[in-house]
Amino acid sequence: MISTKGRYALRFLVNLSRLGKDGQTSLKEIAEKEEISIKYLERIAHDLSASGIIQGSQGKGGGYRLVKDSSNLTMWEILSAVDEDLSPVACLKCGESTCNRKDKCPTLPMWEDYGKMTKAYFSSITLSSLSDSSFRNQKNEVDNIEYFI
Amino acid sequence: MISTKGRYALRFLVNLSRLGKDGQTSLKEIAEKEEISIKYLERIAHDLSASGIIQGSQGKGGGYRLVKDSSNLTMWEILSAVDEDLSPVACLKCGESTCNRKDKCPTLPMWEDYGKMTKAYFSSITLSSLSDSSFRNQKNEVDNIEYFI
DNA sequence: CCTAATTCCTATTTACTTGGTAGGATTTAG
DNA sequence: CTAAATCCTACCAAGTAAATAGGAATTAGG
Repeated sequence: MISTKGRYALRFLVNLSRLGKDGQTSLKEIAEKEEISIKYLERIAHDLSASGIIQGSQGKGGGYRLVKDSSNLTMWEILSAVDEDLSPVACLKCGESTCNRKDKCPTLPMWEDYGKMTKAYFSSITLSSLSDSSFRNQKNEVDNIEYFI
Repeated sequence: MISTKGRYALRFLVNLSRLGKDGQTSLKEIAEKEEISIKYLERIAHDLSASGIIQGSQGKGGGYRLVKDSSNLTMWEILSAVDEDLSPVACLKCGESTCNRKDKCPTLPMWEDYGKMTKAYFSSITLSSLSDSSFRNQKNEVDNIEYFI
């Protein structure tokens, strides 16, 4: 499941990108608007900054601005920046010592494919498509599937 | 992330289905073969039984057998049986009080679509296709995507 | 009837991860 | 100099997942 960290990061970035090119804002503003603890947002901003997605400027009047062009910044990049690992199963975690059943495991190929699919999906969505609601309005292929169990 | 419960359930069921129609086996056997604690397997078997996927018979010589035809039993059914909720984000959890940002949340449609996609994917894979390795051998569309981060 | 093997049932423990907090150090505009 | 901001490191709390414990109920077979 996608963590709240990932969700908060997205909400933060949507706000940033709506400011337009070179727009800058402080955490305080966003924290209040989005009702997220400023201390928690700090940690998230740090991760995003470490990944080169945003850049902070210190001191009075400082804040964060988007480094990458939002039409070129994918969900996958964003979610990867704040969440350690997006593998669907523990067996595929980065650095996990490979399971000794690997070669004959009947389920592994499925998890791998699912992971690839997930990556492809989130790589296909850019921040700008969320920010300007074009995603919301587009008719999606999967719309005919009933989701709730 | 898919829980170990889900993964164990699958391994359990693959074993069961390989026994063929009306095949039956005890938890002890599978626990030893798969190196899973028998007590933990018990809980998993209980869930699967409650969902009508398997059926147990008590007493000496008892065990579990598959109720549904494995070519008609999907991954989605199995994973749903043992995992509470397969929603990608907390906002979509069954019974979650709906968020008051719901109508204007820019990210919600994406999570919904992702959830639908996940359901569609796991609904398209049957237990038999895993058991007989046909899944492993089939060339998949997503194979050209590099998965690891 | 007795025993061994099995599922069934309920509760508990343990370990890990997530979400969030605390307290300050550093930087900079005005 | 001060206020407002990012930056940094550590810690805490709560929830959840994973696993264990101990036995009750059931049944085949001797």
